[in-house]
Formats: sequence, C-alpha cells, structure tokens
Amino acid sequence: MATTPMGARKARVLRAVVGDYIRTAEPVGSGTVATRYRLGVSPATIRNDMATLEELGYLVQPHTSAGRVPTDLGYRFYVDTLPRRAALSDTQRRAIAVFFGEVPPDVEEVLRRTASFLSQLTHYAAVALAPDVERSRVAYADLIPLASGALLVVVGDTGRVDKRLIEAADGVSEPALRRTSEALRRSVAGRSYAEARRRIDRAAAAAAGDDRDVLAAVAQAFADLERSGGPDHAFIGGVANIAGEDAFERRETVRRLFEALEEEAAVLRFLRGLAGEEEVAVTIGRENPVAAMREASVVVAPYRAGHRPAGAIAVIGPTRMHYTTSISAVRAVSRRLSGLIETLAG
Amino acid sequence: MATTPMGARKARVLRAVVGDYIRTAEPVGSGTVATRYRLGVSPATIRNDMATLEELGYLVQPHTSAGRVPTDLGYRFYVDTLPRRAALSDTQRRAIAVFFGEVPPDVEEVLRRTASFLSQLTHYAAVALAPDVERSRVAYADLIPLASGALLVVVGDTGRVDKRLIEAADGVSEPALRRTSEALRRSVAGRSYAEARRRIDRAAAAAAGDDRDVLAAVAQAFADLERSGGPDHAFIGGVANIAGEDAFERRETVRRLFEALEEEAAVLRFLRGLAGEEEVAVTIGRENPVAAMREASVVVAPYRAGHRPAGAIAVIGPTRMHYTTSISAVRAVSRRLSGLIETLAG
DNA sequence: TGCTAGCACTCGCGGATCGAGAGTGCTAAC
DNA sequence: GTTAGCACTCTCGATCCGCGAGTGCTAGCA
Repeated sequence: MATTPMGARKARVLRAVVGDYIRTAEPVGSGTVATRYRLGVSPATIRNDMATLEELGYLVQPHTSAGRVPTDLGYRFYVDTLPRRAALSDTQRRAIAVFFGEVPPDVEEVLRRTASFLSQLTHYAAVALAPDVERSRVAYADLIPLASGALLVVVGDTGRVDKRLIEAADGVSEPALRRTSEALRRSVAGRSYAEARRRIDRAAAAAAGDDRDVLAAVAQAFADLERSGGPDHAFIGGVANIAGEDAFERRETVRRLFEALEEEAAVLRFLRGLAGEEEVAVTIGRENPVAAMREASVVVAPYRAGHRPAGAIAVIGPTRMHYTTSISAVRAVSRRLSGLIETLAG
Repeated sequence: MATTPMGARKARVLRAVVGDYIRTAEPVGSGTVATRYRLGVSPATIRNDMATLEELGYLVQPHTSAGRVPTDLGYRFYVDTLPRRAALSDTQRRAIAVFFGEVPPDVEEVLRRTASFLSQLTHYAAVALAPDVERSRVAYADLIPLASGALLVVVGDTGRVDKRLIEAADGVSEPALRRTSEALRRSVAGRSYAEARRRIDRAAAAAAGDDRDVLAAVAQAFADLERSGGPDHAFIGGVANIAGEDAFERRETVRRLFEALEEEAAVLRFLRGLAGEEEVAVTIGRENPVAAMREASVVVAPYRAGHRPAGAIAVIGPTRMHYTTSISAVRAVSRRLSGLIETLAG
C-alpha cells in the first residue's frame, strides 16, 4: 500500500469507517471516527475527507443526516489493504486442531464436514467443492454386478468416488461383465478421466456383442462425468447462518441466494474459476458474476491433493462481512485440508 | 368423519375457516364464511359457532376485532377430514411423468433429485431419506486398493452405497487385501448389515497378521454404518422456498428450522419414525417432537425397495400449508419412487 | 330451542404530526 | 491545510386520531 493515491490520512479514515461499520452495523459519522480512532485531527477535517471519499465512490450516506456506509468499492479497498495474515483466535486454532485430528471415513465425508466446520468457524455459510474431475486421475475403476445390471465405481487419485448404474437393454451377461471389469482394472489406472474414456471407447469399438454394449455404456458414463463434473459435488454448510444474518435486510435477498446455492452448477463454475492457484481470493458484492450473489461476498481458496490443486473451499456471507476472520479461517482450513486429503488419497 | 362430535355445521364452519385462511392468509370473519361458503345460515349463527370452536381450541383470534385463525388443533381437524385423495393438477401429473421418465445414474442421485423435484412440486422444502441400513441387505462388498490403504465399498440391495477408507497402521499388504476382498465378496452377499458384521468379526478372530487387522477394520466400518446409519443420508431440496415463505413471520423461526435440517441426525430419526408402513402421515406444528419445527408441518411417506419399506420422503412447510396438494404430491411421488428404486436395485 | 337481525363496542392499522438528536456542509478564522 | 462554529436536513420514535372490520350481546321470531 505504501502511499495510496488517495492520500495517507484519507486511507486511514476509509479503513476506520469500514472497520467500524463492519463491527457495529451503524452508519459511521465523523465524530465516531475522530473519538474512536485517534487520527489526531478534528471531526471537521474528517468530514472533509469523508466527503472526498464519497465523491471517489468509496462511501455513501443512506440519507443526508446519517453517517457513511461503505460501498463495494470501499470494502474492496479495505480488504486489499488488510494487514497481512491476521492471527486466528486461540479458540479457532484449537477448534481446527481438534477437527483435523479426527480420522475421517472418506474424502467425500471430509468435504461435507469441512463445509459444516468452516461455517461454524466463521458464522457464515460455507461451501466445499469436491475434487475436480479434470484435475484428478483415475486410481481405480470397477464394475460391481447387481441384480438389475452393474454399478460402475470410479475412484480418483484425489479421493473422489463416482458411481453410476450401467444397464444394458436386455440384461448383462455374467462373463461380459467379468471381462469388462478385468479390462477396466487393467487399463485405466493412472490415466486422466478423458484419456480413460478414450481407451474404453477404443476397446468398445474393438469388442463385440455384450462386451461392446457394456464398454459403450461405461464410456458413456465417463463422458457424463467429464461433462457435468459429476452430480452434486458441492457440499454446503451453515445455511442457517445466512437465514439468521440480518445484514441481509430483505428476505428476498436470502431467498435468491439459497436458490443460487441450490442451483449447484452455477456456484460450482463460479467458485472453481475464483479459486486461484495459491492464495485466498475475495469477491465483493457486485463484483460477483452470479446475479443472486450481488449482495454477498465470497472468500475462497483452493485445496490441493498431492501437490496439485484439486478443489476449493469458500465462505459466503454479507458484504458487511468480518473479512479478517473469514480470510484467516479459509486460509488455515484450506492448508490443513490439503494435508489431510494428501494423506488420504495420495 | 360421518357425524362429528362437534356437530355437522360447526365442522363445516371450521373447515371453511381453515381452508380460507390457508388460501388468503387473512384472519377469517363470520361474514366471509357466510358469503363465500354457502352454509345457508346467517353470519350471526356462524359467529356463535366460531365462538364455540374457539372455546374448543380449534380457533383463535389474533385480537378482539379480527377474524379467526386456526390453531394446530384446527389444522389437525382439517387434515383429518380432508376428502380422500384429491387429484393432482394436470401440470403436476405431467411433471411427475417427465421426472420419472428419465434414466437416473444411481440411487443416491435419484434421491437427491427427488428431494429437489418434490420441493418444486409443492413450493416447500423437501427431504428424501436414503434407504435405511437396518432395512437393507448387503448385495456386494469389496475392498479397493488405494495408495494410502483401501476403500471399502458396500452396496445394498436397496441401492444404497457406502464407502469408507480402511487404513491399517503400517500400510496394508497386497496379499492380505486380496484375500480379504475375496472373503468379503463370498461371505456377505444377501446378509443383513448386522449379520455381515458378525461374520467379518468371526473371520477376523480366526485370522492372523495383516489379514486380521484388515478384517477388524472392515468390521469396525460396518459397525459405524449400523450405528450412524451412514453419514448424510438425507437429501434436502428447496430451502429457498422456506426462506421466501412469509408464512414464517419471524426470521428466527426460519433460522432454527434450517439449523435443525442441517443437524441431520435429528431430522432423520424423526422422519423415519413418522413414516408409517403404508400411507402418508402429517405432523402439524406443536405435534412435532423437534423443537425447532414447532411452527412447521411435515407431510411424510415411506417408499419401498423390493416390497419392503426402505426410506422416506417428506415435505416441510409452514403450518399454514396447502395440505391437499402436498399430500397428493407426496403420495404420488412416493409411489413412483418405489417403483423406480425397485427396478434399479431389485 | 335454535336461528337471526340489530346494535353498541373493541381494537388494530395507516396516516399525520411533531420534537429530539445525529450528522452534515459551509464559512470564516487560524 | 486545519479547525471551530453554526445553521440546516432528515430520520426515528412517540403520540394521536379516524376508519373499518369484526365481534358479542340482546331481543325477537319460527
């Protein structure tokens, strides 16, 4: 930050206003800033600064005789000039240690719990995305015979597990199933999902009769996986926090937000895009491409599996969010999660 | 119903008040009942009836000069005297046909989509419970070797799939894994989960070395499954409908409801208990054992897999719910769902 | 005995009014 | 560039009031 283009004191005033508003939820007046944050100048001076900051688009007044409230741009400045990595509270630190000390039953469950845990930690809603198909390799694939056909089970090296019913039109013959199963186990391990599909496709072309049908169905299943990223691989926790959050004033806002969260595809695409390679990213209010989230902010970070980025976790709250805590929490959890996933799947 | 203890006309008045209140959300006065529902008596008479109904606990007035509003008891009477099976609208009927015409990828996904679909159909929140462990038999179990150990996959004859990481302290030897896998496939198919666990326990006791460790871990995994019913096997759809529902006046009500829905264990137990063997059941307001749901009503029905009850689906809405539609929808969907699950898993 | 017409009464709701208080912008002086 | 002083604006909450809906009661009628 060093010397900001707006001038050092104005920057301090802006930070004070945003910080105070986040804490109190009340419009902040010049008097408050002068007494609560010792800037060594009088309210009148601060008033001038605030007027400038309003012209620049960082603040607005709800009405003439009220204090100022940050715009999305104001929050953006606040977040960008946040002191690097604030420490977590002891309670949070301990909670994280306990959470990651438990032995989880499987990766999917880890993500589900992580979403829930992250929401408790931050008091906002949280999302955990399952490892991306495109960033996973097939570790294992097999066909499980069932009365009505077979169940294709695909396990990725990121820990993701997909399953899909395979039904041949007029039943599947035992031997065909056994042969396909064998072929799958031999040929797809270590490949990307796309490459696996291509191999199975080729195998289908080369095969005949029942074998061909089964292989074609399996290839189709792989294709579906690639296209949709698999069904429901976003785990959401803490929706109650959003429902109770009165920073969302209108109920309609909450409703639309939930609608968007339930429409998982959109959120998925958006969050995957947001999660950069290394660090925590923040999207504020109208910066958000998803219309229903224009009154919300998102704090997102990627997690890794075996040194490669695999999925992402995020916190979703009102623009008047406690950014410091959320960012610290997301950063800490994403790091620990990467470690855990690595030992589980790697 | 025939002759109600309260007298035939009072019953009609009560039904009129409840029905009108559900439609309009306005307290219902004697005048409205007299003009809108042709009971052949004057408002004065209806006033008397309403006074009686209030004494009996079926109605209340929000304040002296307002119309009447049903109590939970009033809704109960209304639901109990509903004409048997109202027809679904054409739109709904068509939607159901389309929905169940699609080929689903697997049972879990069917339930997830059913929850979402049922919520769209009714405009309330909906829940679909995965098939109960206690009511399923093991169709298939296998160990899938992974870098960090193995993944236990258990498929039930109801279509439920459970997976769980098995990690032996100091790695699992290949041969032990192969032997255990073989033993599993041979010995557990067709058994109940409890019986399967006992067999594996016995096998573990009889085995030695690595085999013993792996078998013990598998038995432990089965035990966990039985105890918890498996993680997250409730799929919830349409929370946005509840967030937007203004029949829930206070926001706190909505918050607590979400909290309860997220605390899946409680909802699970409650709904499983509620779902009778054959028919649709309705729980209204304070009848509800879960405190956070005391201002909500639940319409629930079981679904079957292979002629045995397996799980349940439910609609959750305000006590001022459109019961007729909800009941019809839940009944129709549960029936179709039973058929679908049967062809998939049976 | 049960139903009805008439009537006085109650009470919430929406709109209007008003004073207090917070916070502003402007001006003039330092 | 900063500050003190001051007049001004505007929201918020309290209070008041009239309207209208709906009631309960009483008296009369079949």
